[in-house]
Amino acid sequence: MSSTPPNPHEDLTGRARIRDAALEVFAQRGVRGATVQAIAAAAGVSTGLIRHHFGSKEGLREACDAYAIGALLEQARRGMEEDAAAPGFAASMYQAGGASVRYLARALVEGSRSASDLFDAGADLTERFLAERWPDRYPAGARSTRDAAAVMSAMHLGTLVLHTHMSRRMGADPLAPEHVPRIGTAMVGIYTSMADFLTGEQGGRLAESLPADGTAPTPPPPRENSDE
Amino acid sequence: MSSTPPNPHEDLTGRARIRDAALEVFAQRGVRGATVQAIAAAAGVSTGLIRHHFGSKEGLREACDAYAIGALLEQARRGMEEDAAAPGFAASMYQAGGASVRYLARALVEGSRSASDLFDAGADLTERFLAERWPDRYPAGARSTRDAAAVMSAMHLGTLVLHTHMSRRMGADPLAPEHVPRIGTAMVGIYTSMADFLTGEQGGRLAESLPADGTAPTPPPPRENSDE
DNA sequence: CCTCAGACTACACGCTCGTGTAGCAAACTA
DNA sequence: TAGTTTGCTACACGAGCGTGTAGTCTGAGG
Repeated sequence: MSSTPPNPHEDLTGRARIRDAALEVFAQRGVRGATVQAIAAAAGVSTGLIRHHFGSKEGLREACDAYAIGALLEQARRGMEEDAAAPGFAASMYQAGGASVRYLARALVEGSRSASDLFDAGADLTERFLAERWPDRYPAGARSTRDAAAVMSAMHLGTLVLHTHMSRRMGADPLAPEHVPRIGTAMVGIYTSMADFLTGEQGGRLAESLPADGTAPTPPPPRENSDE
Repeated sequence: MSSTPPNPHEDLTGRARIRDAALEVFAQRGVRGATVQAIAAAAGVSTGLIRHHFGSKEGLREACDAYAIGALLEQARRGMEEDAAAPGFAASMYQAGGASVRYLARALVEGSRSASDLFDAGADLTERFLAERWPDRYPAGARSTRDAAAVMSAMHLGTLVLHTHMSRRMGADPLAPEHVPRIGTAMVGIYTSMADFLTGEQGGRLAESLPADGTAPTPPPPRENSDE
């Protein structure tokens, strides 16, 4: 029962089939756009059975939330055992793969409680990572730190949310396990390249035109660039 | 008459009021989740008027597409006149601000033709930027170049798509003109910091664990790290 | 054999929402 | 003044969809 993820029906209880189908349909059409009849059809059951197991469409959505988050945490825990996990939060989601991740990516945009918690958890992790590694540039709790963590989380999760577009451009589904490493490789290249760019002439001008980090938690009193 | 964007009603024709309301409601609830009656209420008109001007809900959506894309291109053109525009594509969207951008961000996830075109245009720009600046690491047309451009576009646009979450974490709407620079500052910090991280011990291990760039268009023959 | 529970289906109700129709009022034209 | 266009509303129809109800089938327990 644990080793046959790709078969849509086979061997699964009705409840599980419904959940899997719902994850997929919710991810593709959004919660509002998905109909219980479409989910029922995808699962090969009647709409009544959905009601029987989950009570209502909203109940089904909550079950999907719980299941997807659970699957993600499971993967994250497994990922923590290897050390590498840098801000490896989004990385965990890539490793988890499958319908759960597509569902969560959509939920991040449509806004569910769980999705907000998920983003916050990722941002908290990132904040700790930044503060531990560069305590002077990113003091714990400073606005610059919170900003950077929020933006970085959005950037990394953005690759998940926009995976259909990346898929189209890359000619392969970036969520398929065999292609996940391409994302990592690309990101490493981007980070090193952009840092290089920002130390150059054109990029330097751009960087200087921006306000300083403003580690002070107040709206920036016009101060000169302070970092580095 | 031309300089009062924040007032919801006042001075605007019914058609324009409907369009503005639709951009907002579509952005918040998604196309499927938005009802024409909600849009009509927000615009202070009847549902019949929407039909009168736009024919159908789908017609209204297309009008929103066209308007938002137009507003964006306008801003991009203006942005091109200053040079800085690095991969400053997403930057243009930030500068354009307002309901159009929130609408497009949502459209990127819900999938409209225009949104796909928008992503592709951004990715193309990014691809050119990479290929011009680092012709050996990012040869024009190579898979590594396409991958990097796709991922980078997704990362930058991801900050737009997930702006509600960033807003919550930052305590201020990142799309408000006075806060836009904080995003830029954060991104500059992230790029330089992460590049620093990737040259360190832990990050270096992580980078080495990934497949090489694979400028060859075939699935990567296990080769050692080649970049740098 | 009876029964009781759980998985599951068929079917109908009622609401929401997009769309269609008819018509009013003001502005412009002649 | 009459005619026409344009901006706009009120109201009703019909489809889609979530939900509610009743009932069937299977299997386990006594």
